[in-house]
Amino acid sequence: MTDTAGRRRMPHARRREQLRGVALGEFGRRGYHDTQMEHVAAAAQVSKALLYQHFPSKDELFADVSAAVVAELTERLSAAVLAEQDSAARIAAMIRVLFDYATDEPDAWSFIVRHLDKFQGGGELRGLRDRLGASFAGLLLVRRRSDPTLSPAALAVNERRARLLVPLMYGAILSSVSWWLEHPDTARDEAEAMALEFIWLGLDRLRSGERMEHHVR
Amino acid sequence: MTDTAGRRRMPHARRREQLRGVALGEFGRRGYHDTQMEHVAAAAQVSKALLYQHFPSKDELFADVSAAVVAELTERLSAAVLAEQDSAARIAAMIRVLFDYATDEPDAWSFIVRHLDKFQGGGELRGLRDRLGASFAGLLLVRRRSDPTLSPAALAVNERRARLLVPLMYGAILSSVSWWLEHPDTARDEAEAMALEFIWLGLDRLRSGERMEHHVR
DNA sequence: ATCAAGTAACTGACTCGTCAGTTACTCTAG
DNA sequence: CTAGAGTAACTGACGAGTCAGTTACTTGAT
Repeated sequence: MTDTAGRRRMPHARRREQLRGVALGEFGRRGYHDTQMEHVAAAAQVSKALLYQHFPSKDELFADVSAAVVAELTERLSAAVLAEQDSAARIAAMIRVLFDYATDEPDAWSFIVRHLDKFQGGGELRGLRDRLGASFAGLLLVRRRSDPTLSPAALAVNERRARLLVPLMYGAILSSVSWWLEHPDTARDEAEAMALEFIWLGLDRLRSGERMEHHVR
Repeated sequence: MTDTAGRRRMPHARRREQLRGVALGEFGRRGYHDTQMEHVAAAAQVSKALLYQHFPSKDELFADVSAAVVAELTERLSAAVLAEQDSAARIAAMIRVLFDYATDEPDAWSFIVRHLDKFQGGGELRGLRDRLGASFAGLLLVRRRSDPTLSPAALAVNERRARLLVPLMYGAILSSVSWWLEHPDTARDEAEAMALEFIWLGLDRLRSGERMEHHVR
């Protein structure tokens, strides 16, 4: 909101940026299929034709927005993670970043969860899912590898288990954030703490290497 | 597959059933928006017009399929859960049912995960999400309530925590199943055991009522 | 048994609205 | 006075939904 509504003609780059932002909002709120190019143009108070001068097609517009979202979130995640030393702090940081992101970029968050399981063609969003998973896996495995008390064999077993853990944690966190967004009466700290605790338990169990006996079956 | 390909004209009810099944497959594989009524008709080797004699609109067809899927899965879940006594066995049963369902009804599973976060209008799928969540919550709370060693106040605290746990478990399990489906090289037992273990840890922690000190922040 | 009358299953070819993308023009800042 | 920011009005394709008719099956009177 640098300039007020009075502003009409903009330089190319600024307009493009604005359009990307508006498109993010529309895609995030309505979803890809229910968003028309006219919606985006109207929301930007601009004609559809101008929109087409900046983005050659709806798909490319979507891909562009995707790329920006992925870049932004990846940046935030890696910055937060790299700022911490031990992996407990790193996991906590990731969770915090995700809650923050969902809070102050609701359109972007909505964009992500709406299209995460959908696009494989564009590759950008599939990339996000994989990057998130890879980040988790990386954290888990770094922790294991740097532990000198483990034999290589035990380490291999744990890498295997870690890979199975990643989707559990990943799904738990995303679901937790989404749930919290839909329940504004719940305190954020509480939801965040619960997620951290839950994840940490799984991680801790992995670390101790012990295996609970199966209670059933 | 009661009758072979030679069969052409079918009685109304059987045809309707067949069309529902075919539509489930198409919606599951392509998703709502990328599925055209002609696709469904073609897959059923039938004209589009006939399809419209059974279902008045695309939306109603989708709603009908949704209802069937919800009914089926809900039925399986409650049957499995009610067959077990203690809540450990019940959770294990739920997880097993979900893995089973994803295995032998891949189209239905795909249908669910594709549209779970999407439709609020029809209500059927949102209903599924809520029902799953409610089932989990029910299991958690029943366990707590039946524990005579708890004061009402402690119980209330735990109900609160249980509600926060539900989305974590829910997301973890769905994500775990989806991940396993995409990694056929992984043994199912392993994935299932890991999910059970992970969930159980969270539940166990809730049961013990103790609160881990926060490692970070 | 048999065939005409009746009905339910089924189809090909249409309409009509919608929406991505284009064209031919106007306006204004520098 | 001109380049490029901007638009209104258009086109073409696609896809949901319809309709006028055809084909297969059932029934009951002879």
